[in-house]
Amino acid sequence: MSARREAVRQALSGYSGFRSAQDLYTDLRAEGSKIGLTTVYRALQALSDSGEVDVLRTDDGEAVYRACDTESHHHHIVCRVCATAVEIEGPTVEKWAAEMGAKHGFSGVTHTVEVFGTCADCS
Amino acid sequence: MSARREAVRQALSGYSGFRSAQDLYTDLRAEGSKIGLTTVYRALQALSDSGEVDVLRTDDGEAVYRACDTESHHHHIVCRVCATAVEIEGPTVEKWAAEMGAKHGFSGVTHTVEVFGTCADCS
DNA sequence: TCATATTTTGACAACCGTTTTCGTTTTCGT
DNA sequence: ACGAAAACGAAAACGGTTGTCAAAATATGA
Repeated sequence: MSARREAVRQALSGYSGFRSAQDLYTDLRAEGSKIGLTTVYRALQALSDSGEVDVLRTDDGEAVYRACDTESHHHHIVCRVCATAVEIEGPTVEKWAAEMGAKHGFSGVTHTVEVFGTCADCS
Repeated sequence: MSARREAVRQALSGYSGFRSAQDLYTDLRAEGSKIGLTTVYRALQALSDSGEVDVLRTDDGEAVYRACDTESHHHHIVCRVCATAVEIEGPTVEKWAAEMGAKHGFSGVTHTVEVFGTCADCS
């Protein structure tokens, strides 16, 4: 694990939600790092391959990443217009995901859930 | 509904699964249509807006479409090792997401759910 | 240590699916 | 049939991602 790769991992674990490669790149540069965008992508790919981060695609095709060892587990409902996020709890979903995993013979089951909508102020 | 748009809809309903815009374009050209790729995209966008087709993103960011008549919205449980995906149904989650949206004053609520784990073969 | 092999890095270009642009063609109402 | 509005297609633009390649960092070993 090189220093740069570790920096990306650190940057990602600083956030509880999902973060795009470009976001992470901006974060790192803002902190003074001289890392390149290419390296951020490579680091994320490596971390993804080794199962240390989860990847998913947003509706507009952008890849977003999350450190998948987060214990403080919660979800968000995000406004499409103003991007405000409200934390929501979901024992229902947690249970459902675990059940689905068991049902299909999967172990070490984790899940990602994001809810989108238009908030009261913006609609 | 223009003739071209109707042709795209027809082409899509000819398949039971998901089909990309470019696939549909190739199909239509093969049938002798002189439709342009741009129009295929526009037709799919219109059909998607009006709720006549479902859209989702493949892991490599490509948008795929499906005529949504009988089939319903579903999710996947993906193996971390071999990337096999199993379709799972989640009335539980659908309901939960809708409830959460209503509870916090959000309208037009959608959600993304991905479940990860290690499948029986890979563990 | 020093020299050499290997890996990692980052600027930049290439890639590819998608969207925008813009001039032309078709459709639709009157 | 006429004019306005919508739809069309070719090509260019766009944006996120991946490939290229030479330089820099790191590991290896004599």
